[in-house]
Amino acid sequence: MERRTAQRAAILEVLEGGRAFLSAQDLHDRLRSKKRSVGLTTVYRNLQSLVEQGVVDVVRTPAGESKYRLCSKDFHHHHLVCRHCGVSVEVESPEVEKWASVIARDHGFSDVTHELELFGNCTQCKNA
Amino acid sequence: MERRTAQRAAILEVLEGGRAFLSAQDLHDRLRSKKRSVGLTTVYRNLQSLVEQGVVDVVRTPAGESKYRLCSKDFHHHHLVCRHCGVSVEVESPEVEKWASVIARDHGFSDVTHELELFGNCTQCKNA
DNA sequence: CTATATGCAAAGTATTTGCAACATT
DNA sequence: AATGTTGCAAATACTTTGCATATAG
Repeated sequence: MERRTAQRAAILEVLEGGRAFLSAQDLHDRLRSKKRSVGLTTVYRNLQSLVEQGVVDVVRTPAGESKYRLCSKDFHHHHLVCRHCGVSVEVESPEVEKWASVIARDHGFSDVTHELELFGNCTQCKNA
Repeated sequence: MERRTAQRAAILEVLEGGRAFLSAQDLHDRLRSKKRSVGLTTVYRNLQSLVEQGVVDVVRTPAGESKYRLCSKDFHHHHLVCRHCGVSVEVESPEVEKWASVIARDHGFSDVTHELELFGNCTQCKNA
C-alpha cells in the first residue's frame, strides 16, 4: 500500500469529505454513487493500511460493525459518535486516563489499555 | 427461556464457576468436556436471554468476538479484563460517568451512553 | 396435552484470502 | 520489466434462523 492508485485516492477523498464514521460498505456505496467504484475488498485493504499508519481510527459499533474515520494521529483521544448519522467529535479525557491507571494498579494488572467510545444523538438527529 | 431445562442449568453452572468472560464457543467446549453437551445454538439462545435479563454482561473483544460473564445487575459498572485468561473485575467509575455527561452536554448530544472496557494482563498472566 | 426449548442444517453478516489480471514505477 | 495493487470468487469466523423433534409444566 505505497503506490499511488486511483482507488486509494478516491477512498481518501471520501474520507476527507466528512467527519462521520463510515463502514467499509458505506464507503463502497459512496464511491459507487460518485462513479468512482472501487472493489469492496480494496476498500477493506486500504482502510486496514490507513489504520496501521494511524491516519484512520476505527470504532466497533455495538452492532459489531467496524467504522472508520480520518483522525488526528498526534494525541490520544476518544470519540463521541452519533448513532444515526455517524458524525463524531474527538474528545480528550485526562480524568479517564488517570482513573484507568489507578484501577490497573489497584488490581495488579499490567499493560492496561482501554476502549472507550460515547454514542448519542447529535443535534441534527435529535428527532430520529 | 423461562422453563427449567437441563441445558439451561448446565450453562448457568459453568457461568457460576468462574469470573472469566467466555465466548459461546468456550462455554460449549466446557460443557462438552463436562459430559453435559449442549448444542451451540442453545448456548447462544440462552446467553442472549440471560443478557436480556441483565444477569449476564457481554464484552466484544477487539477481535470482534462476544464474551459473556455473570454480573451484578444492580449497579452500573465496567470491566477490567485479562487479555489472556479472561478473568475480570467489575469496576465502578463515577468520574467517568460525570465526564461523559459533561462531554455530552458540551456538544449538544442527547441520550449518550458509553462503552468502556479495560484490557490488561492479570497477576497470573503477567508472563504470558 | 400444549407450548416452549432444543439442535441440526442452512442462511446470514462482516471480513479475509487465493490468485490471475493489471497498473505504477 | 518487476513488483505492488486490484477485484472477483471462494473461504472464514461468528451468530442467527427454519423447522422437526423432544420435553417441561
